[in-house]
Amino acid sequence: MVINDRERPVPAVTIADVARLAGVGESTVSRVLRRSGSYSEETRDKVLRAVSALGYVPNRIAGALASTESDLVALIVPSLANIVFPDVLRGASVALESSGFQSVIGVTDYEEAREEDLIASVLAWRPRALILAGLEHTDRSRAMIAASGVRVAEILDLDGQGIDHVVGFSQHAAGRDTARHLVGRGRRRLAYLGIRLPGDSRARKRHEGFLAGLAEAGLSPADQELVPAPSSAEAGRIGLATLLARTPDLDAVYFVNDDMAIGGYFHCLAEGITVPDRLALFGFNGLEVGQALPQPLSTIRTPRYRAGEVAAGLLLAQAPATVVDTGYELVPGATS
Amino acid sequence: MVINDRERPVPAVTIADVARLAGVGESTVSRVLRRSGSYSEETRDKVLRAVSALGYVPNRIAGALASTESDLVALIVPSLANIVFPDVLRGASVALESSGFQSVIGVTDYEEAREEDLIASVLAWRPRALILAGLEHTDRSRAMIAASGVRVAEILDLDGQGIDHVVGFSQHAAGRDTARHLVGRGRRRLAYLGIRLPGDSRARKRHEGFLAGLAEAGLSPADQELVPAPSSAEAGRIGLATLLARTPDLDAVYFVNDDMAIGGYFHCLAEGITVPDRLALFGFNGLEVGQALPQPLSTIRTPRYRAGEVAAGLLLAQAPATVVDTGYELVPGATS
DNA sequence: TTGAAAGCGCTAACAT
DNA sequence: ATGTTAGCGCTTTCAA
Repeated sequence: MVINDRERPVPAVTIADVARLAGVGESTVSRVLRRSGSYSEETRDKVLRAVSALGYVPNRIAGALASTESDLVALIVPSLANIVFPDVLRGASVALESSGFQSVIGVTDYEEAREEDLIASVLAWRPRALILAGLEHTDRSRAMIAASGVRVAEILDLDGQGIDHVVGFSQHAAGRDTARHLVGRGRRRLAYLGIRLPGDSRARKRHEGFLAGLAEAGLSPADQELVPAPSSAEAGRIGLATLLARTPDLDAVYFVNDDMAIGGYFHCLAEGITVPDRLALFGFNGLEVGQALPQPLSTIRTPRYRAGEVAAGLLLAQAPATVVDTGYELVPGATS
Repeated sequence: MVINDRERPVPAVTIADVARLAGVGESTVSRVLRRSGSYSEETRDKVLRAVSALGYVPNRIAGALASTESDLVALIVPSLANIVFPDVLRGASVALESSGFQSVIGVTDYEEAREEDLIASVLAWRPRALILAGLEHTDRSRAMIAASGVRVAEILDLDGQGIDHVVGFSQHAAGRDTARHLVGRGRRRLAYLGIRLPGDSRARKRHEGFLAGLAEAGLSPADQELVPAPSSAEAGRIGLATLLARTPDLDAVYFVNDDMAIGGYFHCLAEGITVPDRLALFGFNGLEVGQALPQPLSTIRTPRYRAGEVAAGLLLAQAPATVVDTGYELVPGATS
C-alpha cells in the first residue's frame, strides 16, 4: 500500500457560467447543448467555445428533474458469476449506449426479496425502463412497477404471464426437447444433474420439462442429483462421479448447464468413459468453450445476447407491450 | 410476436402528498425518511403510514440535486465478453449494493475514445466515484475527471501512474514470471499466442514482460502469433495449430489468457500431443474451468473479484489516494 | 421537535 | 432567434 499524492478541487461550473461567458441566456445554452429549438450558427459557436473553455459538463440530475425524464435504464439480473447474464448485459448495453442511455445494474443472487429491494432503489432514479430476468417477482415488486408506470422487459423465460414486454423462450420446452432428443437416440437410463438453488426458476422449469419429456416416453429418471451452488465445471465432475457411483448403468445425463456438462465430460475423459457410446452428456446454453471440446458438447444454444438486444430495442422504441419468442437451437453436438 | 394487454397509469406521488396526508411538513417527512435530524416516535409512525398508504417512492433525482450528492458509482470496463470483468463487477457490486449504492456501467470495447465518451456521459450524473480498468486513458478523460473532482479507482494494472486509487498487480511481472517459470522447467523453444486487440494494454504488458523474461535467459521467442479478436477456446485451437504448423519444434506456448489456452489444450487432446512432455501450455487468469481439465491448466490466478471489492471499499471509505498491490498467484498446474 | 422558505441546476413554456 | 420566468421534488438552513 502506497499513498498517491493528489489534490481534490471542488469546482461547479453551471449553465449560468456558460451563459455569462458566451453572453447569451441560459435557455439558449440549453437549446444548443440539446440541439433543440432554434439558434443561430454564431450563437452555437459562442456557446460551444464557452463550454470547452470552462470544461462544462451538464448536470443530468438537474436536467432529468426539470424534464421529468431520465436516460437511465435499469437491468436487474440474478448473477454475474457465469457468462449468461453478462451476455445479456452486453446485448442490451450495445443497444442502450448507442442511443445515449446509461445502464444501471443490480444483482439479485437469485433471490426475489433482493430483487424487490433493488427494484425499489432503482425506481427512485426514475429510470426510463427496467429489464428483469424471468417472470417470477414478488407482489410488492409488481405493485411498485405498476405504480411507477415504468416500462419493463422480462427476459429469458416465456412460461407465465408477463408484466409488459417479454423476450425469451420456453425453458420448459427446452427441457422437454432435451428429453425427447435423448430418448430419440435410444437412451433409457437418464439422470438429471442440477444445483441446489431454489431461486433459479428457469432451471426448475427446464427440469420439469425434462421430466415431462421422459414421461411422454413412459420413462422416469433413473437418478437425479443436486449439488451445492454455484454451478461450475468442478461441480459437474463431482456430481457426475456421484451419480455414476450410485447408478452405474446410466446411459445419459442432462446437466443443468454447459459449465456443469463440461466438467462431466472431463470426468469421462479422466475415467476413460466413452462418450457418447457408454454415456451421453447434454448441457444447456451453448457456451463457446463447450463447442471447442474435442467432441462438441450436445446442448441447447440460447439467444442471450439477442434477448438483451431485443428487450432494449422494444423499450427504446416505446413499443406496445410485446411478447417475443426468440426460440433456441438444439445443437446435436457429439456427446449424445 | 404477441401483444400483451396493459394499462399505463402515470401517477406522481411526491413528498408533499405524503406530508399532507400525514399532517406534517415536507421537511419532517424528509427527516423521517432519511433518519436524520429529530422527530417524535408518533410523527414517524404517521409519516410511514402515509408513505405506504400512498406507495410513495422517493425521487432520488430531486434528492441528489438538492443535496448535491448522488449514490451512484460508475464502472467502466473494456468488455463483458469473458468472465474477467463480470467478476470485477461482481466484487464491486456486492460492496456497493450493501452500502446502498447503485452501479452504473459502461463498456468501452477496449477503445480509449469510447471510454472517454462514457466518462463524459457518466460524469453528467455526478457519480460519487468512478472505477476504470487500467491506467491508460485519453488526456481529455483525465481532464474531465480532474475537473469533476470525482474519486477514481483504476484496477487490474500497476504498471504506470495512477490518477487516484490504484488496485491491481503488475501485468508486466506476470508475463515475466511466466517466462521464468517455463524456462525454469527447461523449455527453450517458446511461443506467444495472443489476439489482435491493440486497445488491450494489459495483454500488451504481459507480452512485453514475457519477452523480457525470455531475454533474461538469453532467449528470444521461437515464434509468435496473433489471431483475430475476440479470444476464445476456438481461437486458441486454431492459433496453436497455426503455430505448430509453422514451428513444429516448439516446446512451450504462452497464451494470452485461459480461454485460449483451454482451446490449445483441446487441440493437443484431439491431435494426441502429449502435454506437458512434448508441449507445455500456460494461460492467464486462473479460470475455474481450466482447473477442472483432466490436467489442471498452468496459469496465473488473478484477483478479479477482489480488485472490484477493494476498489469499491476504498472509494466508499473515502480513503486518501492509495495504491494496493493485490498480487497474483502462479498456479503450476499440470500443463507445464 | 417541527415548519417555512430558499435553493440545487436545469428545462419548458411564454414572451419578445 | 433568444431571454425571462416558473417550476421539477427534494434537502437544508433558519426560526419558532
